[in-house]
Amino acid sequence: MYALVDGNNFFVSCERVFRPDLRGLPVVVLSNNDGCAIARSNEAKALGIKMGAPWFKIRHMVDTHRLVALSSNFALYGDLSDRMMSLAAGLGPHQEIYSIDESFIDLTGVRGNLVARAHAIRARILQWVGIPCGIGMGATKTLAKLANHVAKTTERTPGSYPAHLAQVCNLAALAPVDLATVLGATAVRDVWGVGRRIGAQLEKIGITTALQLARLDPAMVRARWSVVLESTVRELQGTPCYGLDSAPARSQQVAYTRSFGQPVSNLVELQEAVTEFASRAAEKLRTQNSLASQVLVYIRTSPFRQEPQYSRSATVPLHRPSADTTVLVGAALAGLQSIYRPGFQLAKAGVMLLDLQADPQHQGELALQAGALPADRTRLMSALDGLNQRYGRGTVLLASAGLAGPQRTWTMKQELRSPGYTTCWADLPVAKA
DNA sequence: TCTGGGGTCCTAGGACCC
DNA sequence: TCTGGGGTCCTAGGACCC
Repeated sequence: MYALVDGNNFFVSCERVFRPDLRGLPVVVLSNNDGCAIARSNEAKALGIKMGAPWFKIRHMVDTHRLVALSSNFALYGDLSDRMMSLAAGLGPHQEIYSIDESFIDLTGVRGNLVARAHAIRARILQWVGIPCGIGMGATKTLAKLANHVAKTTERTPGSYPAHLAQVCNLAALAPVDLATVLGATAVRDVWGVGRRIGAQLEKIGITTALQLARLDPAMVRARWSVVLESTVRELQGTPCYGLDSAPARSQQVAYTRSFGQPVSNLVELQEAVTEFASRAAEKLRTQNSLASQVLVYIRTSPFRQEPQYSRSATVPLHRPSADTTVLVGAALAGLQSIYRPGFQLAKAGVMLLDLQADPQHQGELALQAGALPADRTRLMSALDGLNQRYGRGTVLLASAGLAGPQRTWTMKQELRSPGYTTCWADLPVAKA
């Protein structure tokens, strides 16, 4: 038995905590570079704004429909997420933080009225953090996810499901006939694990609802699609295939990729960007006490533009696994040199650190093992991270990153960013008497 | 003018081995 | 003319997730 606690329109809800004037208005939060909408308020959804809608195509609604757009402010969202997660954890003995706005709770052994308990947690999160949540419960993660969808959809558009399932929905408490009704009213594409591609294939053979999917033969599904979709079918039938992952494994790769604010074609600017990206990836790598064995760097033009396309990547193996910024930047720049061709309007670049392993120095093992950084390098990296953490990102960096300034064209656009209300002293909101 | 970023898992096919 | 069977490992690409 699982619950899924999920913040409604999470990024928009975070912005509204400090901007109550935005309640009731159509609001979108934009991706990096203010490229497209990645979160939408209910009012924005009602205007027909789709997930991923390009900003330049919906911008006119600022004048015609009082649409408000904000650049993404991940420092704010991350902080409010932490607060929400710690309250959601009160629902049961184990929690898996699945994404910035969702966590699964294992309800095994929890006694009493689950729906009443969930409503209490939901009210607490709303009052203490200011974020409205939906809570779904079911025998499997897939059913909990579906229940969450029901809880939120019913709240947003009354009448889509029985009214008592709004905000908190426990599918496990429904009689079989009522469960079938709910599954029958849910589109197959709204099932967790069914995306655009498989959704289209299912619809083609007449499977349009979650109920129809749940009634397929798992063996047939495995033969025709894959073991992944088979698990989805079994989970819909109430057989758990996925357990709670409360201590996720160390990640297998670390990436830092960005679109440029403006197209870049010259090598020097690319070297600056790649230095910056590799440095940031290295920082991330050190926070999880990992070493990388390979560095991948890629550059590409914009697939949306009608102009000569270019997309290349290079993977550079390291002599020994490392988390040293200078080593990782050096490898990334060598890779860049090998794939760079002049004459293209490049839109994006990225650095990925691959083939990760645990840093033996942080495992309490002998530092002499292959893979360990020399002690002075480790101290240098710690000092670097400490200074940048204390005095702000970019306080100390490699010279090849170049200096910020108006001549720097590749940095991303964020013209509509809200203040760091909870993460920056200068931006703390002021309470007036 | 202007279209995000960061992940995971599975599968098919090739290289290679005995 | 006729050319096995079983296995591992790696990689690229596809599909999904938020």
